[in-house]
Amino acid sequence: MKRPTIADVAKAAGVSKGAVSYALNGQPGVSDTTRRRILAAAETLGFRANSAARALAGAPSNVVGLTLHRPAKTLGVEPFFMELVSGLEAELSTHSYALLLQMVSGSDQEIAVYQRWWSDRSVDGVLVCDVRDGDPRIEALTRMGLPAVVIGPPAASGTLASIWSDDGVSLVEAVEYLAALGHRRIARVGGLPELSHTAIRTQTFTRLAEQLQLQTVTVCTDYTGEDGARATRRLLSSPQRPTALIYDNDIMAIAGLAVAAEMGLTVPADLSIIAWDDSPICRLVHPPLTALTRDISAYGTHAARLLLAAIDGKPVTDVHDEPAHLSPRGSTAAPPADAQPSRQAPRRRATRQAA
Amino acid sequence: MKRPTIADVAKAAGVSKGAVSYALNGQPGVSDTTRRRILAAAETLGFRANSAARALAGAPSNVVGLTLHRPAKTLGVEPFFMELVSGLEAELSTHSYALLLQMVSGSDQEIAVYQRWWSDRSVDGVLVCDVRDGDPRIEALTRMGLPAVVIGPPAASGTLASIWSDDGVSLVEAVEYLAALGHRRIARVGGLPELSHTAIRTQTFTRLAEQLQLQTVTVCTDYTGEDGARATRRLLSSPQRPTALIYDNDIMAIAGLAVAAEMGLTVPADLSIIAWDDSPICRLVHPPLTALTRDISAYGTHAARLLLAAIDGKPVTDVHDEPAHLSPRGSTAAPPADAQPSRQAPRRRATRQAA
DNA sequence: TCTGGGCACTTACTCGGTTCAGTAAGGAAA
DNA sequence: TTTCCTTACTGAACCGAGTAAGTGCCCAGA
Repeated sequence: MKRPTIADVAKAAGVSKGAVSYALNGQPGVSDTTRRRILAAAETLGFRANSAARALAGAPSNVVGLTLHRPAKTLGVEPFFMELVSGLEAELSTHSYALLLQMVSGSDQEIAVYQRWWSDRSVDGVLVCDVRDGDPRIEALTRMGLPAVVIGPPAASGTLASIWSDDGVSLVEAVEYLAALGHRRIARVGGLPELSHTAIRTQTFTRLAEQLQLQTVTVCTDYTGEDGARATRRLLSSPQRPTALIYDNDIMAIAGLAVAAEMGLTVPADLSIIAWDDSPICRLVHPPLTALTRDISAYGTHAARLLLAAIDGKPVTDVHDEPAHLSPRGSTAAPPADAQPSRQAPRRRATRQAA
Repeated sequence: MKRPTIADVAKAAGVSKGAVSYALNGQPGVSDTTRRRILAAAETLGFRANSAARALAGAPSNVVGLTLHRPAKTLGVEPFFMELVSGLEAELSTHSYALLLQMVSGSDQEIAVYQRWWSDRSVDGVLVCDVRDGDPRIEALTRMGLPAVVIGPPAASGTLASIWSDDGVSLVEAVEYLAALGHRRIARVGGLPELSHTAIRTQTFTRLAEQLQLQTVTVCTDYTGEDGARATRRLLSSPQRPTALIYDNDIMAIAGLAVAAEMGLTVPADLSIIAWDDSPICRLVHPPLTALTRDISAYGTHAARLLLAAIDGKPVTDVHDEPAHLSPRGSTAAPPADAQPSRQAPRRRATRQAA
């Protein structure tokens, strides 16, 4: 009825608790024949070590933690995280590691969670998402000595190992594609401006504008479809209406598609749209969205692999994953021949930042 | 540097470890003045009980578990689960409970996870989703004595408490709305046929068809957009093409919208579409989708509340949450005046079940 | 023959809580 | 005053693992 303990295995194998512990953990101190006998006894009894007891004794917990800071509203729609999680799980489960997920509402709380986890030894390491410049979590984790891997640009990850796909390269690919189609006025609907990867995208975009002699503008949002729609409306109402829009996630791109239709613009004839990240929905809308595709699940798998190495104490370095590549679909085409300032009721000019 | 233990608090307050434990857990055995002194000492030291030690000593873990069985691919796009989780978290966190999430690949594995959790005392209770008729998990949980709440129809939950919103009522509302608009040929793109709530929807739909003298058909899918698109194509290619489609989730409805456009049908003029569940995306597509709206987050909150009561040993009964109600939007209208058999290339008739 | 060393295993203590049994002090009843 | 009970606390066992230190044994070498 009750679950067998290490003492039961010891009795069954005719040895002491200590011997069982050594045998099960593959440590020296027992002969091969005894080890086999112990393992057999453990097997027949269906023994599985009690995780609380292991944690208390300071053994690794075989759990890695992930905290999510974004508002629940965003998470509900963002395919990114669930795909990342499924990739993480894939790698972790093959190593008998579990993933502990915790929603938080701020950096302070997040650091407190890390501290509790680490002093409880309820996780062996953590994954860090959505880094900002000068993110306090990086320093806190380094100080604690909690193994961690940053999913984000290495520049912002301090001495922690990081994994990331170069957003700059991807943005160049998207913009050069639009420029080759003949677009000269390109706007970008960006994500949260304080996130490091948003900053990198914005910088690259600005630099490209100079190089390619484009008129560009970036508007920042909170990643929700509503905010993406608002930003789109403002951009499309500006006197020098852009002929192409690049969105920092796919949800906003879909929202933008709807706004275009609502304003009587045909995609791609009047307006080209590119989505960053390519969930199945991008292929389902009409027209299907040209998107920057990356294998988020694989990204998660690689992140997990890196973290497990760090937990093992192996030397780890920053890893560059494959950058997102453009999947051209029906939402992009050459700009309209008469790409002139819009005739619509002019509103105030879009600014570089927005709520 | 090191985290304070109960012994440190005891020393600071000048009492024994036992007294501290009683004081912190609100148990009798210490005077009010001593209790206050102990609490103050714990506060200044920043004491937080080590969860592994508590679990080992058999104390409640203040964690509830949730296993998810659906393929990762589905989870990545399904807003339902993330919304449910955010609602769960909202209630749990106010009671200092955490949520342990585990992806599984089958009922057997799921039951094994429950067993490990319960004998480890790493959860105090679990939430059960996606019940099937004769679901082995129900019996296993009952036998184990692990507190559990079923998120699903009470008919399938055995003696376990359940929470659910009556899908039958909602389906009636949707179908009567379509019938009132004049639709006579209505098809439904359902979810996984083995899930109990799918069965209930299908039964209700069939019954309604008789009552209202409608021509109906249900096609089952795996909830993915791809499968929804496939089902839509088949239904719209049938000789007696339906004039309205009801989808069991919003992802498939959006996919259906794209298929309609691809086949040259205008929504809602040629075809009406209703989505079950109403994530923000439904409002973002064009036309915005008429949807069966329910507050999934609140649903989660109520489920958590019920489970906490069950864990407390309070008597719990099945709870009926508010059913989903129709939010009419732009994707539904009266059927075309010439609602005749389609002139398109006839294919084989849609069957009741599909891959 | 005695010593030393290594192997194989046991013993005992540790982690940080909970909880039961025991005890001293104080008050009320006999 | 003695007895008994309650209150308020202490001490120690216990949960189930890990692990350092200790023990006995066998064998090799002097």
